[in-house]
Amino acid sequence: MHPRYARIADELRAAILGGEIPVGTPLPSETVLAARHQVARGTVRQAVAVLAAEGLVGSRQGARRIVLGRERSQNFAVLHSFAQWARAAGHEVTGQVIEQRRRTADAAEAARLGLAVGDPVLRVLRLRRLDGAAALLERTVYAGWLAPAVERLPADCDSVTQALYESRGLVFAYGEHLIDAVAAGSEDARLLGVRRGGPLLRQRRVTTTREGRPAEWSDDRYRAGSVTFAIRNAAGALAVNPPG
Amino acid sequence: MHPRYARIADELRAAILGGEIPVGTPLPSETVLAARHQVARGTVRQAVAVLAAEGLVGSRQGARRIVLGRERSQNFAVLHSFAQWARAAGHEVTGQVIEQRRRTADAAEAARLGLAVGDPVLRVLRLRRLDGAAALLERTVYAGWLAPAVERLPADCDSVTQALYESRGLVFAYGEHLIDAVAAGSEDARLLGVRRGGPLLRQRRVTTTREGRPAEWSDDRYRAGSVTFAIRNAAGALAVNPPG
DNA sequence: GTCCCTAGCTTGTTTGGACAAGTTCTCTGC
DNA sequence: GCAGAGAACTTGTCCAAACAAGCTAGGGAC
Repeated sequence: MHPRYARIADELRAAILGGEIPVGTPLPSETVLAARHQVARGTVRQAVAVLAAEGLVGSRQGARRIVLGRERSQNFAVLHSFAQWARAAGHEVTGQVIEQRRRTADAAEAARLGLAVGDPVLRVLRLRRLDGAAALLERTVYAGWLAPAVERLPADCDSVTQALYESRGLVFAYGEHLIDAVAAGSEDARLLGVRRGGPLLRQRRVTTTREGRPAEWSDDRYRAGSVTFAIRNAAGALAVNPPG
Repeated sequence: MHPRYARIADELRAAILGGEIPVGTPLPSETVLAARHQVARGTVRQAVAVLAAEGLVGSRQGARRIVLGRERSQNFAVLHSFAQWARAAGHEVTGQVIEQRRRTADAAEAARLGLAVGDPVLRVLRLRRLDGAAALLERTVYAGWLAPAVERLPADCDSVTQALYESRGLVFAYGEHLIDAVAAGSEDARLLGVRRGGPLLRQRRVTTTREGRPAEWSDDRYRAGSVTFAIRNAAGALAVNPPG
């Protein structure tokens, strides 16, 4: 069973998304919500903190909380798994490994993955399609301890994240992401079907397990127009999601 | 005076950034920290929640918290003010208004700013330089009620956000940001000094006051290579900052 | 009618306690 | 030596209460 505050948050979120509490109007006060749900005020505060982190409501000391938006943020899942985001958004995702081989870590890879130079790693080049159209080129380096599990995956595996969770119970819990724009190189242009020198959205990321162990380092390039990152921030609390 | 939990968070952050608690090692337990700082456990939990939102530490029920990184996230300020971020990062920022005129809101602008079609707005085209080099082209639409304050600003105002805060006490508290890559149009190319069709990082944003009133809607285009967005996420809590 | 000021409301901070749920490590039995 | 059962520890959830700090509306003075 979900904890109490999560259920209260769900109920409030549904009310906001459903338009029962319109954008710009104040939420009921914490005291009122606490009485209505028969809980302590602290529990209500946990619930609204969730909504604030999603960017749905804002708050100022002394005044009632205000509804800021009507779009749900999927939080973080997005940045960890392209496939899981795309499916949730109703798109069809396919993937194809183009190249895969073991190597030893160079200085940059070792630093990113917390390894020593020369430690074994697995490099994978993967092309992903969104509704049939080439959308994303992933150049991923997996830490050596992950290599066997990744190599066992089929070449057309749609969701690596999900496959690793199911086969090894592995969860990519934390991540650091660098986002910028770059010109398409010749390989990028050929595989993504764009002009060389044209715009690509680049996301470089390091993903870490729940234990804090770096698992993968990746350079992902999205064809312009295929994906948009959405970030909502509410004075300290942030949420991320890519809308259609 | 900062609240108690903020001071504890500052102290822990300094210890992490200074390397006293190395990456990958566990934080002291909440009970230990509470005893050390002579506060209740709840206060310590608020402090570590701050660090978790910054992406510095992770947590799993039952196990001690783990230090994930050593880079500070500046949270949200970044997304609200280019000038304030750049100055904090040690860069010199200049700005120049290229075009500025009053208009009436079209359908798209009205929807973004919560206005009616035909309501007055102020459109501004602004070029910003980072250490002397053209870095960012801003196409901003201000809601009518903000127009007089914006028009009073000098054409070479470096930080609009700060100027509006000082002159009107206005704070841009909440924001929604869409980030993608686009090809430079002819005006983009000319003003930013890049090739037409070359890559630009685009950030479209709506900024809102503390009261939840939309204040500005902007299409910002960064020259590729001038800026990188950094996002760190820790299973639900997120932070954003653009590093050098 | 307008301006100011206060009373009441609302969120922010903190305490101290209790139990639940998950992890880690030790110690025992094989 | 190794695996499994616990014990001890750690984070997660929840409660009830109190005071601080900031906002808002209404009433009184002018």
